Amino acid sequence: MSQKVRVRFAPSPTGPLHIGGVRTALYNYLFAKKYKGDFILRIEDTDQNRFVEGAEQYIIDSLNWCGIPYNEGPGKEGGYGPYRQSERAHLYEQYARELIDNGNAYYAFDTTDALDKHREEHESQGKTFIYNWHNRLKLENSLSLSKEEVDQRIEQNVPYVIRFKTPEAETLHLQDEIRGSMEIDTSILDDKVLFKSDGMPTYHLANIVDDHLMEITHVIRGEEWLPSMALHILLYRAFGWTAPKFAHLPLILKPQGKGKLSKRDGDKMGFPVFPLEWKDPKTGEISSGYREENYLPEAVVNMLSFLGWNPGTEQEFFDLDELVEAFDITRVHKSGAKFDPEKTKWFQQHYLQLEDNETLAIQFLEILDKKGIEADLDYTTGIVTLLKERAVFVDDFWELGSYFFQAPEKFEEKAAQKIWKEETSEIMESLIKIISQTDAFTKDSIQDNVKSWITTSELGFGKVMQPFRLSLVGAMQGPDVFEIAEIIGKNETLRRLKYAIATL
RNA sequence: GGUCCGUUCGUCUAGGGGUUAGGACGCCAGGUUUUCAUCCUGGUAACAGGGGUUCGAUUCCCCUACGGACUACCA
Repeated sequence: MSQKVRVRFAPSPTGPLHIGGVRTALYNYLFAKKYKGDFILRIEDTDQNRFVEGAEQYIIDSLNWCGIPYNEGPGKEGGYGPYRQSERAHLYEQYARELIDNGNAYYAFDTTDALDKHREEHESQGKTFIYNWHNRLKLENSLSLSKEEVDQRIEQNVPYVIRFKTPEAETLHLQDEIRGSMEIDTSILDDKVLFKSDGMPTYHLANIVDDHLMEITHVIRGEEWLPSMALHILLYRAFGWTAPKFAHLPLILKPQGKGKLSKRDGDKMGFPVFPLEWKDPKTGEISSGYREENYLPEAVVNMLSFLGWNPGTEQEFFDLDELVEAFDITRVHKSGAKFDPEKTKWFQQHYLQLEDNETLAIQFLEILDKKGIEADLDYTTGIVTLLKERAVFVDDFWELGSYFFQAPEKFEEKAAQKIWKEETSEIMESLIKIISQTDAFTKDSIQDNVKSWITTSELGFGKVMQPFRLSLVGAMQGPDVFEIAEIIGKNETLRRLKYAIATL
């Protein structure tokens, strides 16, 4: 590759960035970094009607959270800006006209209503209306009308669009980096609108012009664009430009049922579909995000990278650098992948184990703070260390270890019934004595004392340890009882034992 | 409807003319932990169907079925 690799992620700011969009951005990023190229963010906001407040910032925040920052884009000028199409609006018209001048495009005056009517009529006859060579001469455009008529309409400010004049009956050989070669007959293509009557370009025009001007070498985008590829290739040819290489990514599908993953699926099945939480500025509706659900970005990125791609080895855990190293666009799958929320949790669990204990403790402290509980960082770090291996999310620490901060008031009923027998209270009274006599209150010394007592008194471990645990925790779960005792301290251990005796 | 793309365990996938079709998630069982979880070990389970080509097809070709995308002056 002689030319420097330049790829772009070009979302439309019409709402929060969907997880599929994040994956597209990720693959673009990985590809760019792999070849020491640039990753560009371009905001495609040519549709003024669909603009959503905050969406652009959301996209930027999402990329940053995932750790896949762009080299060039809004706020990061790299010599090819501006990077918002609305700010490049003045650029596109001359290109549309250039196409008219060289016979590759034409003016069309048909109103939306008229076109709708044509479509309806065709449909009622079981046919499909296509605005192309087949019937363009029957419609109102600069191909069917005389030059005088056209000039007159333009002079009178009759609204018009500029359409691409698709060549007839030509077989196009398209090459996709993922799908290989495809053949398309241009006769089935329609004369797409390139320039709208509101003075803005459509996606097709803006996209090609910008990719050319920004010297994009590889277009990596979702499969939904595959049908447009022929038009785009034709446009590059009409301009006399070299087309970049194309790669169309498979879709991300619903976990169950049919179709592509949608916002609704997440709400219904209880997993986020968005990287960050999003509040719709109009409806106020909130969609959950991975960040707010306490997922680590490493987990989300790793999970996403494996949705439609794999390195061909048995390694499954990859950090971003390893991903850059291993990524190979030709190994991306052709078919769509059903999203699996369970696998995301598995990645999350793995990456949580890798986190530093103190870092987790600091985050846990915030959760405690919200519950009105004050705790010491060292104390909390100790608890996190003990509990980490059974946690998937930071907020699991509360569920898993609330008893370190609050003495149990109630005891799990089933366990209490099963474990707390008639003689248990008496045994616990004896345990209290043993514990009171334990001076150096460390898990080892408590364990030594209690165990030797159990052995000499021939009580049996189960009869002591189970109610002991129940007294301290309130349930039959958690780490080593002696360890718990050491952490909560002698006084608290004794207090809990007495409370249990009194209650049960 | 039309055009295009796709199809290996429930899911993500490896593989590729001759394999006991491999791994991971999930699930189930056993072990460890006198608790729970983790962890370890094992198990369950797949080449959509039909025709070719071939000594031999899950792998190559064709058809069918199914799935998906697109079919806007949206991207």
